[in-house]
Amino acid sequence: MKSAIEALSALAHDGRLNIFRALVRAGPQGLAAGRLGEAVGMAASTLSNNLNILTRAGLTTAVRDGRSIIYAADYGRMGALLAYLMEDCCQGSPAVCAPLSEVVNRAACAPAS
Amino acid sequence: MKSAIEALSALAHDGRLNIFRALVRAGPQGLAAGRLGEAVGMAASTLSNNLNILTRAGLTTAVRDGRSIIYAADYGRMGALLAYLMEDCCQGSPAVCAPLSEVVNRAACAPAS
DNA sequence: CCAATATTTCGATTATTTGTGAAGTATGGA
DNA sequence: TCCATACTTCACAAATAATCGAAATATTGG
Repeated sequence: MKSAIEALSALAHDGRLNIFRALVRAGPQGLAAGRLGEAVGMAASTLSNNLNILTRAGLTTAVRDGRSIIYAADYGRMGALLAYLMEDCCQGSPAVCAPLSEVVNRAACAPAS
Repeated sequence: MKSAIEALSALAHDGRLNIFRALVRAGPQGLAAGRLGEAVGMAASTLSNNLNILTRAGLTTAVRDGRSIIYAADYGRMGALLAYLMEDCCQGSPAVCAPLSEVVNRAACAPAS
């Protein structure tokens, strides 16, 4: 991963983690910026800034729909970030990924078998 | 996880991510601060600061051994952080954890079966 | 074209983070 | 006890990040 730092930085912020969570909750069809603002209680310009940071980090996508701009979480990028951290950390020591493994199995999100 | 933000912040820094990586490479027995400094090329006081940040975030541990202080990665905490992010993101959408699942299986770090 | 809506960009301010030399603390050995 | 070693803490300057109102931009409907 070229810039894990950028993605980590983007997530290492209470407001932005909330934004990301709200977008995950909203699902793949995403949420208009205005609605997001209501959901997370953030001034419009602050929200816009933070969405910009998340999007630059690759964690969210933005598409225009009429007057609104629809933001959505980029699930693949998030998965890639976690996978990167896992591989980067697991090397030589399976102890890191044991708890993760449990969660992955519980979440029933098996890869293409 | 009480403070995922704190852990994410700690990792969202080039120097600190390097430190953490070096400690993972060093394995469970850890590394003295001085050696770490050589490994990552960081001034003593800067290193100490960053180690403090990592330790406050729960990602590393420190124990004194004679004149040296031995730092080690806290694998469990790292795993918990990733697990938290995964659960927080996977909710309702398995798309996030699919790539992770692949890595977890490849790393052969199965949980207690 | 004009007004209304939805969002972004700008600019200024305040807060936080970073890096570092110098001074301080703890430990072990002569 | 005195000195050297191994780190940490302090103080502070420089760099970054966060916030928010006001002004700017894009889009739609009348």
